[in-house]
Amino acid sequence: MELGDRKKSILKAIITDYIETAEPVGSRTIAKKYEMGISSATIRNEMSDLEDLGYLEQPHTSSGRIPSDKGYRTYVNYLMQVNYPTNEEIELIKNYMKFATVYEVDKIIKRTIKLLSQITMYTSAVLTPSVNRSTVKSIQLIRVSARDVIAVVVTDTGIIKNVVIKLPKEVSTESIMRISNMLNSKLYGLTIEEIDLAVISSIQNEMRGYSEIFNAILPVIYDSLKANDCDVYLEGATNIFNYPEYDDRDKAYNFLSMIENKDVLIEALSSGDDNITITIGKENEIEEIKDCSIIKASYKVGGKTAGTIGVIGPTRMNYARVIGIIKCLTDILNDILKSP
Amino acid sequence: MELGDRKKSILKAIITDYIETAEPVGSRTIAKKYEMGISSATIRNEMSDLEDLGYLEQPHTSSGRIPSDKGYRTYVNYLMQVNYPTNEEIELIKNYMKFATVYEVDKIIKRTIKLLSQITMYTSAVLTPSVNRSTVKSIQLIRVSARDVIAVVVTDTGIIKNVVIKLPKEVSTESIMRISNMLNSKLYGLTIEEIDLAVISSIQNEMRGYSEIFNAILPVIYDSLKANDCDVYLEGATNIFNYPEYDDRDKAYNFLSMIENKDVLIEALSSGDDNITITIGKENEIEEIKDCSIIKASYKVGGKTAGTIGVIGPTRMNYARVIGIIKCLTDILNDILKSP
DNA sequence: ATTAGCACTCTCATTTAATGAGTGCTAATT
DNA sequence: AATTAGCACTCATTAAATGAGAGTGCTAAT
Repeated sequence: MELGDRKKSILKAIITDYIETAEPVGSRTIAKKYEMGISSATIRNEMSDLEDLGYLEQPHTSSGRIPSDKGYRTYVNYLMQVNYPTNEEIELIKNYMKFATVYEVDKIIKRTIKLLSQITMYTSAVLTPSVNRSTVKSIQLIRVSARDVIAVVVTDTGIIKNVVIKLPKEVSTESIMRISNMLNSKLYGLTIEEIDLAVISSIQNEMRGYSEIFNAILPVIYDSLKANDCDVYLEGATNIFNYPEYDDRDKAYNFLSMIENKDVLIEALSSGDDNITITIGKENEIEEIKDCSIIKASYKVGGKTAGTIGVIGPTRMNYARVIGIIKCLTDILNDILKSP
Repeated sequence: MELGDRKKSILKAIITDYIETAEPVGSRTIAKKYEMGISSATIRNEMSDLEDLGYLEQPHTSSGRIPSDKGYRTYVNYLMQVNYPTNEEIELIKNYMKFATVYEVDKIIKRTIKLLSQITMYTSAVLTPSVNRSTVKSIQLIRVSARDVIAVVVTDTGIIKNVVIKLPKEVSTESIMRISNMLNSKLYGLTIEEIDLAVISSIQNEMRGYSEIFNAILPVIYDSLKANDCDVYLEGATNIFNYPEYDDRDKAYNFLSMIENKDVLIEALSSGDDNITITIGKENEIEEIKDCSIIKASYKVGGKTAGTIGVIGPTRMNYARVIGIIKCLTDILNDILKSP
């Protein structure tokens, strides 16, 4: 269904205005504020058409119109122009990010979403890469005390994972080192998913003398890597109080409960493809966020797609601005994290 | 200023009622609901006295009375009886906690505060132990790639810290191991605060051959340990929506903003002594939480005082119940974490 | 095809009045 | 001297009434 040019520009004006004011937009506002060259009555007729076509909604008879999810979708796909940060702003962002004297993926990313929530004024989140689909870059055992061992697993996606293991009996540093070396050489380059019975028994074969210790260690590491697959961090949850859609106590409560629930967030942020993904209102499959929009993009570590950063807020979101900022931020982030 | 018995029991009744109902309490309510054996007129006079003495406040003339901070303080110190969980409840709690197949202080504690927020229905938080005042139980370097090294520091308070170090030039596994062993033997048993110039130059002396690498490594580790001294985790922030004091949008916003600010939380939770510390309303030095109460207790790892867990909520808190639960939970927690 | 004009609708803020819980005071009672 | 009944008064809360304002939809004129 192709819209005429006039309908398009009216729709664009309405959405622009609504994003700015959060008030239902009336025909007279459009006629006065935006130079349309036609009277409010004509706009009224067009608006009526746009409503019939599903691009607009009326909260109640004789109020202005607000965009529907379909309206926003059209706006995002065809009408708006992405609003990129200026060069000066980009410099500021880069400076803020460059602090990273220490190369720690975790910290850099947390800092990124903090910035993201601050400049967008929405809630931002990051989904850390799935451990399962990362490959092992290094796995080493550290003997902390007679019966305590920590396995430190580093993945190509920059995750460092500590697995604490309590051994059934005392073990020498020697033995630990031998097992450690063996594990490292055998598991290097594999994803967690690829570690199967064949791999394990191959290691066990070469470790006959240590089978008891070995059997105490491997399952724990394996379970731990499998279990806590990925993680989310949040920033700026209270930013929603800036927006009148959350003046209603229950709305605010629902939003905050939703983001307090990690499972929901993980689902909401995952499966963003390489580029920017925008999900508007009911397009979202998750019940709890059917009145929110999410803008998310994946970032890369060492050139490999790792996790996802995103912004979540009301469907009346400043798409043009947020998209610009996220694009800019992921570019900078990818650059910082590109070194292998 | 000693209160008479009758004043005491009236004060207790008022506070009990107010904690339950969140409504200003009137003299008639007390006379009817609590068997006082005196008329509402008499209670009225006593209440007037209690207000003059500062134990009660009146939101406006001709409304019931609500407790002042001083009133709550008296209630907590002299009037209430701590309400411990029943044996069955304790068993449930223990079962929930016992899941810990893996001995990881971090996870166990996060699980504890999750439980704490769920059964108290308030917001709970944990302050992890100060790294500075913990002693090094193990420090080891792991070579991840030619120029990447990770230092894994384990403290007696159960903290595992990973410090990522990018070396200026390629270094052999041999060298790393030698430095690692040296660091471990020299720093073992010291607190971070105790690591001073004397210690560092003593190590440098024995590591003449590696001074370049060594100088690249040590400052990074040192800074990292110093910098991020302690951390807080939160659970159940949205629980405040259960309480009418946060029906007001601004109140809720203030509370949630406060909680989102880690510095405030750290300050609020620190310096709890060994036992349970209760801070009521304006007793709190921090501006942002002058209308909240905090109940906190420190927990021990391996017998040594480590971090603090706490509950934060409105001054109209169910002190008797929360104190009982926190006492019970720290006991269980200390028991789980007592093994060295 | 467009627009001016007008009746109609619905929300929101304000006013008004009624209700009710609770106090404080005084005078009577124990 | 302490307690209590009784009553006038205060203040918050609620519901109903009112009016202004923004906006639409329709009709007739351009």
